[in-house]
Amino acid sequence: MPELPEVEFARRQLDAWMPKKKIVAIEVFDERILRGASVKSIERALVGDKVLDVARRGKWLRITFDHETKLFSHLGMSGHWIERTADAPAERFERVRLTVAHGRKKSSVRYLDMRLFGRFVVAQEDIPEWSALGPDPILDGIDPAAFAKALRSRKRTVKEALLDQSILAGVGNIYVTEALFRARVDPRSRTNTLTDAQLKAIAKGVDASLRAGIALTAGEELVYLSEERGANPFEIYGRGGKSCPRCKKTVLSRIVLGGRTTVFCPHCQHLT
DNA sequence: CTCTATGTTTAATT
DNA sequence: GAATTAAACATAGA
Repeated sequence: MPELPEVEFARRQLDAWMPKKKIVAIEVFDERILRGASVKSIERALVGDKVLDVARRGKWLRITFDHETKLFSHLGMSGHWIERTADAPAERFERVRLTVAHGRKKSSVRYLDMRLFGRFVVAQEDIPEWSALGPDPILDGIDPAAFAKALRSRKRTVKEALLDQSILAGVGNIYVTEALFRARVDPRSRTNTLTDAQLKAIAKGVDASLRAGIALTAGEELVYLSEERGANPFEIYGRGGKSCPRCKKTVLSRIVLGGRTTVFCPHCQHLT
C-alpha cells in the first residue's frame, strides 16, 4: 500500500476513527512488528490515554496522545489500517489491535500487515526516523533552491536520489517512476548533470503524480493494490514492455536501479 | 521450482 | 569517507 498518497489515505482513516477516543486495550498478535520493544511497555504507555491527533510525514504516521506519548507507525510494504466493531473476528494478517472507546461505545482499529516490514514505535519525543525526513512534498512543498542543492551534492542516479527519504519524504518506487516520466527525465541521469529546467520539471512531476495518487485514494478503499484490484491507474508504472502512452511508438524499458524495478520510455525521457 | 512485489537497514566490496 | 551492490526481513501470488 504505502507511499505518500496511500499513507495519507491511512492518516485520514485514523483521523476519522481515533481522535477524542481513549485506548482501552492493545493486543499485539505478532511481536516482530515491535522490533524488540515489549508489549507491556506499550500497554503501559498507551492504555488509558486519549488520542489527540494523527499526523503524517513522508511514509510515517504519528498518533499523539495526551500525557505526551506518541505512537509511530510505518506501513512497510504491505501494512494498512482497518476499523471493525470491537467484537468482530480477527482478520487474516492482523498484527495489532487498538480497542478504543468514546463513552460506552467501543470499536477496534486494527493494523494488518502480511509481510511484516512495517513497524511500531512508542516514544515521548519524535523519533530519529521521523525527524530525519526531508521535506514532505505535499505538506511543505519543494523549495527549488534546497531541492537543487540536495540533488547536486552527490552524483547518484536521479531515481536513487528521489527514493532517499532525507531528500524528499514520501516518494517511493511507484511515484518516482511516474514523476520522472512526467518530467521527461531518464531515471539513470546523474543528479549532478541535471539542468535547472529538468529540476523544475522533476519537482512539478513529483507534485503532480503524488496529487494524482491522493485523488485516486480519496474516499474510496484503494482499488489498485487491493485484492480485487481494477485496472492499473498509473501512466507507466507496471507497464514495462507496453508501448509508451505519450509517444505511442516506443516500447517502455524495464531495468533495475537502486535494486528496484524501473520503467521508463527511452524516447521521451532524456538521459543527461 | 522460478520470479515478482508499494520499504528500509545493514553488511560487504570497491 | 563515498559509492555501489547484494542480502536480509516475511509472505503471497503468478
